[in-house]
Amino acid sequence: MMEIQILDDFNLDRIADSGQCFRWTKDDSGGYRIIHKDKLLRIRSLENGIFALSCTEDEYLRIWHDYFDLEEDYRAVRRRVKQEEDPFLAWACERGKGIRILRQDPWETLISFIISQNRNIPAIKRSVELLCESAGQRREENGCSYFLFPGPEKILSMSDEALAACRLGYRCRYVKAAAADVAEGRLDLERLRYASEEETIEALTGVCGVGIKVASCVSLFGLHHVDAFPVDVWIRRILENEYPDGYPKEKYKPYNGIYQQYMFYGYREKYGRK
DNA sequence: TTCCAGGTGGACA
DNA sequence: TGTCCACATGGA
Repeated sequence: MMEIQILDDFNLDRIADSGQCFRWTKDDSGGYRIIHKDKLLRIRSLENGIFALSCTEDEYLRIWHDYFDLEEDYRAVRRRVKQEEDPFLAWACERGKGIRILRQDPWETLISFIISQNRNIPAIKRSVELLCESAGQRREENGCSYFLFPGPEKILSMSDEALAACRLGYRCRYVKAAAADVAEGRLDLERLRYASEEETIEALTGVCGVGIKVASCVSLFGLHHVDAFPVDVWIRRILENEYPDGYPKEKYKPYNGIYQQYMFYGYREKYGRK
C-alpha cells in the first residue's frame, strides 16, 4: 500500500463511469479494482486529493502514473473553455471535472469497442468479463483471483461456441477478424501510436466490424490520440441539440477527445441512465 | 413488454 | 454517395 497526492483533476467515480474503461470494478470500500495489462490495482480516494494504491512506489512510477495520464494538466485543458463563448461545453467540463483519458492497452481497447457496438455499458462490461474468464490467463493475488485480457492468438484459437458464450452475438466474427488482423501482422497497433489521425482511422477501419466510431474510440482511449472525436448516439444528440450551427472542432484542437468525453459524461448523467 | 444501446456491413437506388 | 435495414442480446 502506498499513498499519493494528486493535485490535478482526478475523480475515480467519474472516470469509472465515463464509458472508456470496462474493467474497473467498485469494491466495498468505495474504491476500485482495476485490471490493466497483467497488473491489478486497488485504488481508493482518501481526502485532500490523496489516494491509497495497492502497489509499490516503483510500480506506480512505471505503470500507473502513465496509465492515469498524470503528466497532462486537465485543469488547463478545461480552462481553455470560456463560459461566455461556449456555455454548453463549459457546463460539460464542470460536470465531468475529474475525468482523464486513460492510457489503456490498444488491443484490449480495440476488442472492447468492437464489442460495444449497439449495446449499453453494463452489457459491454459483462461480455468483456466473460471473455477474460473464458480465455484470459488466471492470476492470484492475496487469495483473490482475476483474469487478464486474452491476446489475439488466444482469441483466434477460441471455438465459435466459446466466443458465443461470451454473449457477443453477431460481433463474434468481428472479434475474430480483429484478432486475425493483429496476430497475422496486418494491423500494427503499436505503430499507430505515432501515426497521423487519418492514417490511424484508415488502418483501424480496415478491420471488418470497425467503423469510424469504434476506430475513433480506439484512437482516443487506446492510442491516446486526444484529439480523436468519437461520435456515438449521445454525441450525435449533443451536436444536434447544442450545436445546430456546427461544433467548433478547430478551436478545440488538440483536445477534442477530452472535451468529447466531458460532453458524453455530462449529457448521459443529465438525460440518460439513472 | 417495449425500447434502446459509446454501430457496422451490405444491399439497393 | 446516400439511405435503409438486419444483426444478437440484455438493461431499464
